[in-house]
Amino acid sequence: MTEKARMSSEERKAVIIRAAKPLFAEKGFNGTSIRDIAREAGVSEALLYRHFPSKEAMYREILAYTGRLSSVALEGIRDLEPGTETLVLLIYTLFQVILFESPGLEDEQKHHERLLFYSLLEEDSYARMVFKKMFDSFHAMLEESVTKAIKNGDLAKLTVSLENRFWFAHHLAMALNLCHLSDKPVFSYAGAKRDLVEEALLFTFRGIGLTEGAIRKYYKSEALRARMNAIFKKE
Amino acid sequence: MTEKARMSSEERKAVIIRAAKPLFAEKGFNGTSIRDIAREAGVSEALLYRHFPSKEAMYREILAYTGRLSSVALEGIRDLEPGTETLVLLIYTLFQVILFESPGLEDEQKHHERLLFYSLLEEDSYARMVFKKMFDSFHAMLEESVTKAIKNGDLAKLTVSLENRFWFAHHLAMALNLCHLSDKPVFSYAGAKRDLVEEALLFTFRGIGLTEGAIRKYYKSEALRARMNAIFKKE
DNA sequence: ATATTATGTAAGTAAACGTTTACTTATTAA
DNA sequence: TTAATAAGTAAACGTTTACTTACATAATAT
Repeated sequence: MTEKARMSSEERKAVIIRAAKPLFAEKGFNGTSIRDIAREAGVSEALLYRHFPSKEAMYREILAYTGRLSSVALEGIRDLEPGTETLVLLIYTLFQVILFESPGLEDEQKHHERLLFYSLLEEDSYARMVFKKMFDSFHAMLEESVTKAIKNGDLAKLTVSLENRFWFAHHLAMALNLCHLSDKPVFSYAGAKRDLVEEALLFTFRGIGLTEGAIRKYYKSEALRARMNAIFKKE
Repeated sequence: MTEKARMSSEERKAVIIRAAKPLFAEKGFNGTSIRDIAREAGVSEALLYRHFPSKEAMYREILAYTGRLSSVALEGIRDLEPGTETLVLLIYTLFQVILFESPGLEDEQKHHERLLFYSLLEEDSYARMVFKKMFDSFHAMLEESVTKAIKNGDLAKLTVSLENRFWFAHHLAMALNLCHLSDKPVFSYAGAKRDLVEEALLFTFRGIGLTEGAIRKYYKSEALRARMNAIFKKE
């Protein structure tokens, strides 16, 4: 915690943001005071106002900064060959990214999630941005893969629209995540978290209309995990 | 808004709770001040302290009071005949109760939801209570209905446990709800909310493993709506 | 060397916070 | 009628809030 006495503006700003983010994530905007942030960052309150015009501006900037990081995690998908296999991988990856920390981001992830949920309750602009980015980075690949999967007979032609299939998958992951914010999950689920996610994935694959055959063929979580890791190893 | 000048302790307490609940629901515990509540209730701040020892105690009492109301809504299920049809009705009802106001509760419902989400972020005891009650009022009927549905060939024997099937259904409804807190939903869903819920129900029925035949046979939303209304008309 | 610029803070500010005190009024019981 | 009780408040309590001011110190450019 002993940092340089004097830093460049950029360095100091980064220090402040790093200190403030977990506080905002944990207790929300109204539950976090300038004093708390200053103490945690190891600087005077006045210095915060050298770098941010107000508490609110600071909060917004932290959200913007956090959002930029979060969207990177999914972009590895783009280069894959569209098809049933990629569709399965895509949804698998979605669940992994939401429900387990991406390597290297650790509790960065936890903060992101909590900020996201606070955003849904208090000012939805952040959530809107995050979801839009997420969708944009998935959409093209999703569309092509779904079309191919239907052509292959792997996916039922549902009345459910393409986007909504995707969002339902996302929602289930998000809700599971929301219920695992505290150490002890809020529900009396059967089994451990890892098994639970396996079950939720199965539920989702059926839900979007994958045939039993396709699920058996393509959903093998060890293989998927290996592929996912390979794709995202670059970063 | 012009109330009696002087009320019994009980009446006044109820007035205060009615005034405070929407404020806490909208802006959270830390975003709501004693002054706000006093103004909204049309009384002095001092009077709040005649009825509640502290702001926090008041908040807790409001949660307890709200939780008592919310659990009533689902108990009509108990008297039904277990089976596939009841299973479908049960999940349909779950979605309706979570996603649309139960008649007579109107925005009471909206407050309940927001308090619930705040609880998941800040102190999960309220959420724990609500979910436990919900589960307890469903569990027996769920178990019997699932067993019968499997015996009838309507439901696939999945590796997914009974409880988790139920929670996944619940989670999807909850997440949809979370994304509809503001007037304009946070996602770019295809279609209106009502259609969206229809699609989510289909997704869920597939997800828990209902056969296509059973879905076609039992999931007719007009009929379900009529039955649901009949069951819950009593209150 | 020195003026300039930018990083930093100690010590404030007014306003808002949750809470309490001291007091007034209406209702009830003897 | 009156004493006791309970509902109600105005005005303050000490503290915390977000934010400023006035001044110091370190780095950089001239």
